[in-house]
Amino acid sequence: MTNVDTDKVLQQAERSCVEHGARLTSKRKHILEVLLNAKAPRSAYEIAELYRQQTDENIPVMSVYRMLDFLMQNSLVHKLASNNKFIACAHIACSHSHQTPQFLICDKCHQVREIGVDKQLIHALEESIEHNHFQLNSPQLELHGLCETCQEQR
Amino acid sequence: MTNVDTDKVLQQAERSCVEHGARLTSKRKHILEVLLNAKAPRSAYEIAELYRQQTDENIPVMSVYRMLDFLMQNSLVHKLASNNKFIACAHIACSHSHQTPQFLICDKCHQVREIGVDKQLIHALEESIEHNHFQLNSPQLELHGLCETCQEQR
DNA sequence: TAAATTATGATATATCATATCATTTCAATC
DNA sequence: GATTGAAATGATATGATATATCATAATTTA
Ligand SMILES: [Zn+2]
Ligand SMILES: [Zn+2]
Ligand SMILES: [Zn+2]
Ligand SMILES: [Zn+2]
Repeated sequence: MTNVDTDKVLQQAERSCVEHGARLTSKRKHILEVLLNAKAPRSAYEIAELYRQQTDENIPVMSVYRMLDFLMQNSLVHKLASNNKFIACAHIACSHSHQTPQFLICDKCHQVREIGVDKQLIHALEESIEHNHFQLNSPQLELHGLCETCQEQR
Repeated sequence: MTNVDTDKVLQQAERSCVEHGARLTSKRKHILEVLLNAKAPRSAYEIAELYRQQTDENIPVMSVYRMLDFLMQNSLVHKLASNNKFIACAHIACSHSHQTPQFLICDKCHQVREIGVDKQLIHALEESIEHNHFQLNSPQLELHGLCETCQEQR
């Protein structure tokens, strides 16, 4: 069920892991593949189910959580805090190092777009925060609304 | 255990509900009071437990969820999506109508500050989003980091 | 090969949230 | 003041998300 794009991304993921001395095992790779094939973010339990369907192999949800942790540590997967779901990074194939991700989440079709918010804007936000004597960690923004397609369907 | 401030806020909450034809029942008021007394956001289950401690009365968690829904609809309480906890609005006593709230969440002591991010900044963010042909719903930002006190303790 | 490390499995349990139906409370109308 | 309808709350069950812990398997290193 893999398409060329997915394969390319997986290859790049592998390279990136090798560079960092991280082991992208076949199971971890399959988890990433499930997310790459998914049209929208998935929960750990959904991922386990998709894994079963796509590989005919059972996988404990607990293992899924651990593998997701691994993938997140290596910036291959992100977690959306606002709905407790996981999504493959949209920038695996780009070689640039990963910034804090920003997400546009469609509340109708649930598709997510990982964007790069203007750096100056993020910087301005950080400055504004500093006025409150607050030290920002990593400003992952999760912005909810309607995607282009769903706007038109209204 | 109520202090003067809490009482004032509760009175204002009552006025605000009357204005909107919403019924701030005594139980709902107690839930709000629990959150006003709390030093940090609380989960629905924690709120139920605090309610028991502070009123010597049992309350089903399901009722807590419903009352929280009511309080949120009336902008008296906010939910933090990033940790599934609830917090009393910091602006109940101010009479101005409520904007989309923004939060600074300390990852060490868990205290939360509800801030007003510069309107121009939010506007710029919205414009930047529109370039992606995305229609923002309500940009509640939850920003994680370290509060002033916890920065010093490092 | 042996030992150490890392990855995965298995089981239990904690935590967060919703669905549904029953009962109580309250306010409006008669 | 009783009747009635709507809103609020209670009770029970269950679903959904997540972590803790100990056991086993695979891989790396010596
Ligand atoms: Zn990414
Ligand atoms: Zn959409
Ligand atoms: Zn508020
Ligand atoms: Zn702090």
